[in-house]
Amino acid sequence: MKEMEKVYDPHLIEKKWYKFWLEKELFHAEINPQKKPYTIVIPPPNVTDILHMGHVLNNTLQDIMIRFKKLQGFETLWLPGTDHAGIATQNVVERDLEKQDKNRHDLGREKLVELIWEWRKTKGGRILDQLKRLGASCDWRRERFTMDEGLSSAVNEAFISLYEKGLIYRGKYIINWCPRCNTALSDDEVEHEDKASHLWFIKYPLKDRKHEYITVATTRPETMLGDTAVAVNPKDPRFAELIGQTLILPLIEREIPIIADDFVDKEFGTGCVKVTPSHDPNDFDIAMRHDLPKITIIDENGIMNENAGTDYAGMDRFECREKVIMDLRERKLLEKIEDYQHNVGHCYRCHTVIEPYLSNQWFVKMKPLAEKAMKVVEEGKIAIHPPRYTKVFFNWLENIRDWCISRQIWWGHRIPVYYCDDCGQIMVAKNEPKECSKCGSSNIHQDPDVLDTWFSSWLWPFSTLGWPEKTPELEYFYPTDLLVTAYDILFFWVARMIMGGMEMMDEIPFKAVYLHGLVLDENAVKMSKSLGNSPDPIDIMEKYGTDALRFSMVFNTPKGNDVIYTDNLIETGRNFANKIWNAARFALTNAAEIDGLPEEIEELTELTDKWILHRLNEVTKTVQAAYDEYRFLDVTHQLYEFFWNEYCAWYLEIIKDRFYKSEDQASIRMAKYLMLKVLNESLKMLHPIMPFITEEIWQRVKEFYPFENTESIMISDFPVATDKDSYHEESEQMQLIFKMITAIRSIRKDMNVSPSEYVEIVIKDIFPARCAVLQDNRHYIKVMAKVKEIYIGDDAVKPEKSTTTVVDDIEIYMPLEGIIDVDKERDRLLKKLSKVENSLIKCVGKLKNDNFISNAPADIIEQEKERKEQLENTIEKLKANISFLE
RNA sequence: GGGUGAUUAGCUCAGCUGGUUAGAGCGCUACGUUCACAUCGUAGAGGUCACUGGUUCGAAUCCAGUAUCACCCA
Repeated sequence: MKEMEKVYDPHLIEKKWYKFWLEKELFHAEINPQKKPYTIVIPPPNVTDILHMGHVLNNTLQDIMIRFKKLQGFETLWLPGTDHAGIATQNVVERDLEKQDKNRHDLGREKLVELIWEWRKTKGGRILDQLKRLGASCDWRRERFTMDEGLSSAVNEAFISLYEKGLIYRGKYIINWCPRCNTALSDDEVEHEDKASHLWFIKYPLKDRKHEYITVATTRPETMLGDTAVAVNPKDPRFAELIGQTLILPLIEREIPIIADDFVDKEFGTGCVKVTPSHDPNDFDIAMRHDLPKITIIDENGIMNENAGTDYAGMDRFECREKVIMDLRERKLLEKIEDYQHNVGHCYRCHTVIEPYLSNQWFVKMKPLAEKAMKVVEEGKIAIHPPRYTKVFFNWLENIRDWCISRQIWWGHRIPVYYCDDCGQIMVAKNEPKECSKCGSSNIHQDPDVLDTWFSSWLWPFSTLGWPEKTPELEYFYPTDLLVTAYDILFFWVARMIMGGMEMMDEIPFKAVYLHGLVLDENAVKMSKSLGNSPDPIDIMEKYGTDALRFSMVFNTPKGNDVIYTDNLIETGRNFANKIWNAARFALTNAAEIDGLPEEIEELTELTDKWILHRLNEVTKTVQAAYDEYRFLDVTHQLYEFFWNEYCAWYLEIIKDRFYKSEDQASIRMAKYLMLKVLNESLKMLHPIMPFITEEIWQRVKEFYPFENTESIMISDFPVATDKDSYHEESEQMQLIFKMITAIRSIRKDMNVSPSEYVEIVIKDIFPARCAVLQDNRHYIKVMAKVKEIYIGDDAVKPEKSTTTVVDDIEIYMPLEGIIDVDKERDRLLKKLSKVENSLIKCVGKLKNDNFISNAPADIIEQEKERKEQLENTIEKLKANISFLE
């Protein structure tokens, strides 16, 4: 066997095994009718992305499920890829252009798109290589990109079919406009932020009553230049007689009417609302109802245009606000200013303040799609984990609004709509028509806009498998099994994929959704590029190892909740990896020195062997269930506890005695067999979480444990627990022995007995059966508690000058060489006594309660009675020993 | 304004369908360099489970309300 270093060093090992897995094509999935498929499509990162902690969590969880299912014998496909991220990617390349003092218009559309493809080829998709570093078992041969030919064709197909069903329409509406990106955004691409601002109260004079005016309150005074009315609530008696009157809009001196509309909230501000149809969605709706003119005063760059009047045209919108306020004040038309908190929308890509903007855009009608999506979740066809997000999902879908899908950028899927320049005919088609379908003209141009990137993402689960072609892959792998993503894109993506799947495939896109939390920094602030509070995961992997990172993330991530990252969190994983390494080092070294393994488990003689087998079976059961239910935190905690505190701390320690001192070869072989069995099965259960170290050790275990015949742990088999409750009783007996050992160690410590010194122990237990168990297994106590002589019996007598402890109702005496500190001893026992007495009071209280006796289940009452007896015995013994000290 | 959640040890969090002596990791204290591991071992300290009511024989767990915080939507 190759020598194992004293400390686990992940560096070489990780690269070696990833290469090995790739070479053996273990990540590749093929259509295999013999096996059941298990499919996950990756949430495609942006081509511009580099790996951050959120990706680490997200992809670790996916890899865990894929590896777990692979171990269970499924044909697993984890389909990777990236998304073209329209705005973000174009931004990156445009910034490069800026450095050369150029803009996209200098280049023109074709050149720019060419340049972006070039960027994508050379610099894009770096994150996929970083995922390899993380150990991701993606089928790289099936990598997809949302701008691939196939996926582009899927986008066209989807657009056309929705258009033909009447679910896509074009119209002039107020949309969210980013003046910096120069494009429309959908509602959920806008991030709202509470900002301290003001409410400005502005006087609008009445035309026919000199010196009379009404006051409106606004958060955006500059938009008054585009006002075309003032609205009041029809039920508001204060203004009833003013309805129909005409106002003179200050600064612009335009005549505008006072109208009545139910939308107006009587309580807000003055109860009079200025109406700016071109720059506010609510005002737009009012204008539609009252047929008001719509005057656009801000252009697509956020600059005031000629409609704003000569004083303001050409000014930036925020600069203009200042001037409008100044001018109003000068004319004594500014009544007052109040502090006001309001929610300002920002572009999620560049954080510029969004401008509600009136323009021609394409929309998807969402109501009919949302209904289908709600139905499949309602019926349980798609399970959302954790389930509480189901409510959030419904709440959003019930209030859904139409989806603006056109973007005024060049990088993306161009809208498959063509216009006839002569007759205005609109044609929707996969390829550019030669002539107008109405007038036959050949003067045709395509819509210049591209589609929202999410318009291709929502097709991802099936477009990546070949749709709209009817491919065998689609037939075999679809619907996918699980989607893993952070809860923050539940609406952006998850909900839309369900709609897309139902609409295009008439089938759910995945059977389950697992939503995890976000990664926060040590101050519980969301990590972000702009704050610079996100460590580079590659550095962490470099420093601690990939398995350590993966394990620690999962070990500390509550289901569906956020995880707070600190470096010392990763130490847990690193230390655990080292523990596994060293346990293996011990096991393999000892395995090498002993000849032969038993063929199978023969009759077990050692209690500790029965115990560890029982525990292994129990842990296998709970771990498997935890994986099945996506309780990854439980998986890691169970395995950590079992491996460290049971296998290493007890089992390995106990069998050392057999290895070094026993003459019984059969017993030694059995210990060796079990030592390797538990190690082997632990490795398999840990493999989905810590793929590298488990592979490295498993390959070594294989040499001694000839029951494995695959070339990688990845494709071995997940341990199977038996249902029969074997060795349950023996396991309880072993627990008692452990308790005795711990108690002895504890009094040794209390009495300052040197750790290397062997002591004598006398144990008095009046129950014959239990006493026999202690008798039969005294060798464990001797070895583990450093005991040279031990007497166990119901006739045991407390030796002179000895210290005492009572465990359950068993007395343990430890004779001491010197003089006992009587006071200290008494304090110790009194403290213990008071604890036990308190427990007894509670216990007796319950049993005295008639209601308890008549209502509680029999086994609970029985349990309580037994407990009472034991507590009483314990108290009696403690008291006797205390009085002995008097 | 609407919605969803959180409040358990110094810190970060487990605790599933009500019955435990309420757990873990990190941190802390004491002791220990024994032949797998000091990225370790052994022992230990530390909690009126936010608050107030209710349901129940029995509540950290179920219900209602209060307070504080967080996130999402408008």
